[in-house]
Formats: sequence, structure tokens, C-alpha cells
Amino acid sequence: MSLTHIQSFIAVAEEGHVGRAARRLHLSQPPLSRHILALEDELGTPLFERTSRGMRLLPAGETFLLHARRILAEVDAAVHTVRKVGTGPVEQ
Amino acid sequence: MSLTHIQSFIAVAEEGHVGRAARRLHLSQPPLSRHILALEDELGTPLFERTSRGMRLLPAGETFLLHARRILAEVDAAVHTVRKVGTGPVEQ
DNA sequence: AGGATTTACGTGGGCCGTAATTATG
DNA sequence: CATAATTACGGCCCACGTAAATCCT
Repeated sequence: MSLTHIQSFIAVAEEGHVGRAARRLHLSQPPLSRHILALEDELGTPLFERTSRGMRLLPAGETFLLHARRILAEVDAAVHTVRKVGTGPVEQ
Repeated sequence: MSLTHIQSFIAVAEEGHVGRAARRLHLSQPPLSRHILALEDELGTPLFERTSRGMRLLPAGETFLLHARRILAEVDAAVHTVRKVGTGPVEQ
């Protein structure tokens, strides 16, 4: 599992489409598709239903989406908070 | 930033010592040291004070440690929750 | 001088992108 | 047959490990 995989998952979940998500991430489809497959493999369950028009979230995917967003938000918070603490006190 | 870097940071913070943390992570010192340096670079502030006996957390490091643990806990929760959802319902 | 971190440097594995393949309506 | 996802495959980059250097007490 990696933060990149999580970002990829969120993009595909929101676009419902690997191609569009890939453009949004400035990435080509194959690696993006592999990110999703790797996640599904690691989690031991499919996250999307593959249709001929794209990908739709399964229940497990909906659940993971909530967690995924929380993880990235937490990372963001960490960065911003630490930057503030780091540059706040005297900083010799 | 990567989950690996975060794990590395936590290990060094808890051991107060790159060498011991490296053994605990089954990794050699140089990459581990680079993980910390990369984090500090990305966050724009030092996280540890380097002493001749190891490394001690600075205030920014203490702050980051709280967030780091929350991030990994969130990842863990995501994995376990999704595994449950995935294997729960009918699973045709 | 001893114990620690950090830099140099060469190598191997992993990830990307192009191209080909498969699947589905 | 068109559109979407996936697999094959070649190449580059990044991260590791060994070894050397640096720093501090």
C-alpha cells in the first residue's frame, strides 16, 4: 500500500473511468490500472465492478473511499501542522 | 512523503537511534537516515536533534509523531474494515 | 579514538510508457 | 466494431547496500 495507490484509487472512484482518472493524474492507463489491481490484491477483495463503460464502486470500494480520503486528509494536516510548529518557535 | 518514510520516522523516534531502528526495520542505516532527511526536507524543518548518542525529537518531531501514528492507524483501520466488508456480504 | 550519522557510488528491482491483447455492448 | 481495461515487454530511475568520510564528546 502506498499513498500513490490511494490517490489513484480516489481518482478512479471519482471519475468512474480509468482513462479520465489517468489524464487527471498525468499518468497513462496501465500503471493506474495496476495501482487498482495491487490495492485489490492487497485488500483481498475487488473494489470496483468493471463495466464496458468504466468502473463502478462496489460496497467494499465505497467503504475504502471513506478511509482513503481520511488518510490523505490526515497526511495533509500533518504537513501543515508540522510546518507551523517548525517555523513558529525561534528557529535559530 | 510515503508510508515507508512515516514508518521509518516512527521507528527512529521510538528507538532514539538510527542503528537500532534500522535493525528493527530490517534495513541498513543509510537508507533509513535518508528517509528522515527526506522528510525533514519535505517538511521544511528538522525533526530531530542529532547527538553523539543518537537522535532526540525536537518539538516539530513530537508533533509529527502524533500525526504519523494517526496516519498508520488510519491505514490499518482501512485495511481491516475493507477486508470485513469484502468478505462479509455474499461474495459470489 | 569510539560511536554515531551522513555522503559516495555502483547495482538490481520496480514502475512507467508504448504497444498488443482481451473483453463487452 | 468501438471503447474500455488489462497484460507484455523494454528501459530508466530510484532506493538499497557496502564502503568511505565526517562529526562530536
